[in-house]
Amino acid sequence: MPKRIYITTPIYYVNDKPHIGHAYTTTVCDVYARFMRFAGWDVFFLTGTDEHGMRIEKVATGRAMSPQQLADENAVAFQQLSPLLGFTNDDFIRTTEPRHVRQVQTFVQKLVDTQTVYLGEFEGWYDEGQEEYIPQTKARELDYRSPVNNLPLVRAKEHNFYFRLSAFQGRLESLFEKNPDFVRPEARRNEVLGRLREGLQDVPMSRTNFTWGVPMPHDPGHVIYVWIDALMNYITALGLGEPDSDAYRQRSKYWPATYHIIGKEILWFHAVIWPAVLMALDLPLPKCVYAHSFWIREGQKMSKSLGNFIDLTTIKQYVDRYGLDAWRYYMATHGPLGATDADFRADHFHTVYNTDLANTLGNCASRTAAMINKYFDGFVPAEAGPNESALADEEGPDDLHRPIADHDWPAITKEAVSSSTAAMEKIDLARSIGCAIGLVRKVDAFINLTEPYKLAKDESKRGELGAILYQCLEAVRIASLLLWAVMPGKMSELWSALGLSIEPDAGRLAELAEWGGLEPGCRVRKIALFPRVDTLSVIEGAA
RNA sequence: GGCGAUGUAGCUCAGUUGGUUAGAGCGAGGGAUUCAUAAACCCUAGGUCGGCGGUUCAAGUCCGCCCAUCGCCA
Repeated sequence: MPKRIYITTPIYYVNDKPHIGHAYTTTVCDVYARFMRFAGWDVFFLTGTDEHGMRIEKVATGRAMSPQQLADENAVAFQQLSPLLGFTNDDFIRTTEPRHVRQVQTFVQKLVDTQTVYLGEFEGWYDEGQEEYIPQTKARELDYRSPVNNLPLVRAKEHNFYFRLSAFQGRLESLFEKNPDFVRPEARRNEVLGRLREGLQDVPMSRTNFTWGVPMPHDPGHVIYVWIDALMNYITALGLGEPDSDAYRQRSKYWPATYHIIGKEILWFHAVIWPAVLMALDLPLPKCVYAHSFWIREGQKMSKSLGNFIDLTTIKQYVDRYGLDAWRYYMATHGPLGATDADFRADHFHTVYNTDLANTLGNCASRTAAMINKYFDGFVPAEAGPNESALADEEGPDDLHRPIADHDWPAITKEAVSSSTAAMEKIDLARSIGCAIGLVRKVDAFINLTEPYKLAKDESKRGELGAILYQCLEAVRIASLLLWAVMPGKMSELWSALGLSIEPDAGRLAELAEWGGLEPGCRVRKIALFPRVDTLSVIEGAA
């Protein structure tokens, strides 16, 4: 039985245009999903859009269109991200789809039935112009006037359904205690713990001042608040609310999620409210909520007022200049997976491209392939040449490996594969990829140490020369397997140049990564994977 | 204001449970070489490991205070 993985992005609010933040989160998930599929896991990878709520309703009204029309229009932009950036999500869920709406109502009804949701009354300071409540403390700061039109706030009252979050205090505390990895990274976990210690209040989960949303069952005057509607996408996509459906039959096995990858701004919902909802529904909890930080740009926060978002136009410019794989590589290796924000700098991107990709990976593949072409007419030499057969026999017929210059390549590559895999399982993309690049660096060092280009001048060293070049190419091949998830296009190109046909979806990473997989005698083409980009010219996004 | 982090070479950062001369990558300066995408390689940086005090035979690595930056909350 294959081991299962379910990884999700948040569903993106269609009020925004896609930008680097969305692209990044999904890229993280995609690299992980591809790697784990290659490693033989049964992976389900979900993304989608969040389409309800007052903001959508307002914008649509302002543009004289229906909220659904607006949502349809904007959802397309998010769906286009997958072909553009190479995402392999297994589904794309939209909260306005009937399959989602139906199940949300079913789940919410269940919450009502178990009295986890109850009808209560809310009273507070209301901004009539903005149609929203202002919290007490903020209202005081504002001197009880609207920050937008300066009209006085009014005292308003409405009936709302509440989610009995307070009832889950103890169970949540014990969840966090027993599962230290439930929220990662650790700094984020501490934030949640701190807030949890302050005690939980019940939270409103329906509104009556707009209509664009999932109606409350049996009480259509209420609309289910967007956050609960949105969170439920993770289980409605799997059909968990409809046990008779095909979706359930095919997908329910993926629950609970292995990872919910999110941005830090929505941590509270995912780390506290979501598990409480699942507890109330008597469903298993996700293994890990991973909250990454944000990209900033050239040292500055990205904001609407500055108009400096790295938007799709800008992303396309990078992809055009450096290639999609380079874009993914930079996202994965220098992104804000930790607790601190990451700075996206054009010069840094450029440096990383040239040093890691052009000068290390590309160049190493190039010099190895070139030598095989020059000295062996492009045919991969055997690790143990004819004159080494006696020596090979001593070590057993199946083990042709002969250490040269103290390089036990089978051990070195095995270690790289296992470290890289272990890091990827923990979503440590930079470390996982670093293991593969490190392997390539070792090949470069090995070439410099053994100087095959000098041995090539001595006909009596031909066996050793062949062995060295075999080992170099074999190590590069193994590194390429580890790098495919982040750079599927370029690694496929490399495989094709090496005469290999590899199907990552077959899930055989481990066996393909065993030493000796490269067949002597196969034909290798010269290859320049990552052309140098010499001029660093400024890439500017459409503001 | 409360809680929580972080502060290590110019830059980005590693540094297990405290223990020989504190590391990597990039950048910069110099050198050597040619298989390769003017790439790879070698040497160099003399960093008070934020500051002060303490515990210890021994602290970047534990404790206290202070400073700076940041995050979450109110």
